[in-house]
Amino acid sequence: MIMEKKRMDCPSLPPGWKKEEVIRKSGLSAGKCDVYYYSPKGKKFRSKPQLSRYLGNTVDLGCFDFRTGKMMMPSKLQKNKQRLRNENLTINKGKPDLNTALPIRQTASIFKQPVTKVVNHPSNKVKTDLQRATEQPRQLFWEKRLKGLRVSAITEEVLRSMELPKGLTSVAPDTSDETLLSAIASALHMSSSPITGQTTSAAEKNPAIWLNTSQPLCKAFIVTDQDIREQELKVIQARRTLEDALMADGLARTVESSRDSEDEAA
DNA sequence: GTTCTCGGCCG
DNA sequence: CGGCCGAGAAC
Repeated sequence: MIMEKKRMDCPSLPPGWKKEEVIRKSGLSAGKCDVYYYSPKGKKFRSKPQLSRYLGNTVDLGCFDFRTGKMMMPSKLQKNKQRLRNENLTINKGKPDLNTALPIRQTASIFKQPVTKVVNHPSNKVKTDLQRATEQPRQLFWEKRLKGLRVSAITEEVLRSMELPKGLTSVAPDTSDETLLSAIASALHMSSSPITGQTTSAAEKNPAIWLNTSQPLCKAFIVTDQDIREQELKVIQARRTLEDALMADGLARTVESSRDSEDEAA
């Protein structure tokens, strides 16, 4: 005896929420599966928009897959398809991910965000506070999460990491250079104010107490004119390299497309 | 009236 | 093709 309709617990949702799958047993769409969710109060939801409306701004359902009931990373998408003739042009296969957003913990629950005290009723429309969205509370040494992240090419090989100037030293109880690099790079991306490092010596002695959280976990540093000149040189060289690569790629595409039109004519 | 179920639209 | 929702059927 099989009970098709079973209200299942749903790990991605808060306690008390249930998920139900109903197989259509007749009609043209027989076999299709409809998914419903039930709030702890028993209210039934038949679509993501409906769920979204009900939960309001307290929850971001962007990565929530209604059908499976799980959170999905946006990157879990298309795998490479093989094309023999493109084998030497596979550079285009997976476009590099230019997203500079920081990697954050993605928990199983849609309630990954900090607890928000809801004062208003969910059905009321409230202006979204954009400031709030970009200034979520962070863990004190949150940069440690960046540890181990590497730049890698599409071929998965790890690229040579940047080397940090000797003047840069970490303040955190973690002295790895990669973490420091990530922390500084993140700070440069995320903050619109100057990055100075931790300017008080107190922070160096006991960062857990004196850390200036708007600055990276880095001792104060001085950028010299020579540092700047060296950096300019690196940029110029990088631009040349990029230019060459783009030229080569453009040529390859031209050849490829002309070959395509020959094929069609045949 | 409410709930269940499938059709069908639309992206 | 699948998500979403309308509306008729069922209760």
